[in-house]
Amino acid sequence: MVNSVSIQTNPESGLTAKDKVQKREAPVRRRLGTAERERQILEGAIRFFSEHGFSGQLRDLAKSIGVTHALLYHYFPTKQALIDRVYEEVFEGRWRSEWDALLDDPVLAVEDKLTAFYGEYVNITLSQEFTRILVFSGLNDHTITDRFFAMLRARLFPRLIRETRRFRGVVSRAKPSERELELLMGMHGGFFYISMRRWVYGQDVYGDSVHKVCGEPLVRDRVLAYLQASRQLLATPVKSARKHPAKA
Amino acid sequence: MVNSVSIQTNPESGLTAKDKVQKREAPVRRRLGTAERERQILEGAIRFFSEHGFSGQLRDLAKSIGVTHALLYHYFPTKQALIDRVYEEVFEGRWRSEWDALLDDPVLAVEDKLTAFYGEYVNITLSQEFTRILVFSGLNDHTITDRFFAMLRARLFPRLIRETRRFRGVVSRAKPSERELELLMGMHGGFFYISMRRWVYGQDVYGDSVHKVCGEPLVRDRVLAYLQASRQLLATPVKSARKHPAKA
DNA sequence: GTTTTTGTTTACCGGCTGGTTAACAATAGT
DNA sequence: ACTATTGTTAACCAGCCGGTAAACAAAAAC
Repeated sequence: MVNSVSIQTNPESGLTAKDKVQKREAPVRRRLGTAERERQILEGAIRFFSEHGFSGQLRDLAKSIGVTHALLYHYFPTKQALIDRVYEEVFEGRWRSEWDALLDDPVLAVEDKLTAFYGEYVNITLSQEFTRILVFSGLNDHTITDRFFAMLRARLFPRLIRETRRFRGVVSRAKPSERELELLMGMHGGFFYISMRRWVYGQDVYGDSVHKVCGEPLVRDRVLAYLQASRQLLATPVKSARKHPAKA
Repeated sequence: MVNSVSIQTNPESGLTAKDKVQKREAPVRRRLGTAERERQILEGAIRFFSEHGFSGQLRDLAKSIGVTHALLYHYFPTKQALIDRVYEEVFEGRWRSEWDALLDDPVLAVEDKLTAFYGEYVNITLSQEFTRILVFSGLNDHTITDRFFAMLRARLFPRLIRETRRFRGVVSRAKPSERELELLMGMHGGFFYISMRRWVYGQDVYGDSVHKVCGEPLVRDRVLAYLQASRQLLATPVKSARKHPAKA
């Protein structure tokens, strides 16, 4: 055991095949093809890192998969390379292109579109792995979250602003005002908070079932709250808030 | 320098006081009292851990304070003990008792109370350190977040539900329904999302200034959106959502 | 059946990290 | 000035962790 010189010192070199079988019964070392093994490692890594964060140890990840940590280096040159693949895997294809079409549909009622969209968004995009990895990455390196929000700002928010204006009976292509955007962020953030409660704080969320996070009626309530408030509040300019009251 | 035997071997033992002054000018090793040094370490730890998470290294923390890592162990027996103190320090006294009185005030208008409350809540409670440490702790150990949410469930949410009912013209002490609570969580989560954007995703938030995160009018918009929706939606039972539309 | 290929492990290394100990030095007491 | 006190550090240790290299073994090729 204390052998700093590296020379062939196989402890089993004198054993017959029978002895070996006798010695190790259960392990049944599986031997997979390259693609399958890589897939297995990648999915294990997604699960592992989403639970323990990227400071989790490769030896623990390997153990959770059932292989040696050295094997990971056969498939990924460095830990960072594996992490990069995990990011790629989790974030790519998370946005359904049907959602673009759904939000652009000219005949559906605005409140129905938004309800349908957020119902799926909360259940599909904001999955456990996605949410936790997004938050992990946000806490120590904004590069991933920046890319994700750039996507939201490009594909989602403009459509929601446009639909909100349609709901209000306004047709304008003007740049959204701060008020419009912040009211929207209020609703959007409220939905994201569902994921925070579930996957970060570990709480129960009402309307939960195995595959469906938040029941459709509850989504509709929030969508209507947002849309109706937009119609009422954004009609008048800045709604002169009566002198700050508090100071009780 | 290479001296494994530990005997007094002071390299400066032959120097006069003048020589010492000449040799080390800048370092000026500060010597603080116990209380001050502990305070300094604790505040350094709050800042450091809120940035790097609790997997951050004590040597780096010590360096950021300007002391040796061994000194940390003179004030805190283990890393975990220091972390526990950080938790304590950040979460205790974060809730202002005036907020109870504010929300209980019988003469103020409901919308004014909520606006005043959330304006302060977002700016005071959801500070950088608080938010990031809350999220860090939620990601790898729910014990801290559980305690914080227990406080919210005890002191905040019941008051908000009561005030919401008052706004609706309803007087009831009945247990809140899922709809009531989820609508409330929509608004509350929307406010928390402001902190997520600022302190986790590193984004700019509209209405920012140095000491004030989100301008008061923007807070009022969201409060009104919530209250008015509560009045309208919760009046009727479950608002029969017309058959799921999507499937576009 | 032997050789070749390749999936997998064992053993190791250097550097880091939480934690300990003894020496050292600034201050206070006398 | 001398001593006692105590804030602070240098040096060290054991264990851990990312990464490497060679040995090993299951399957494929001949």
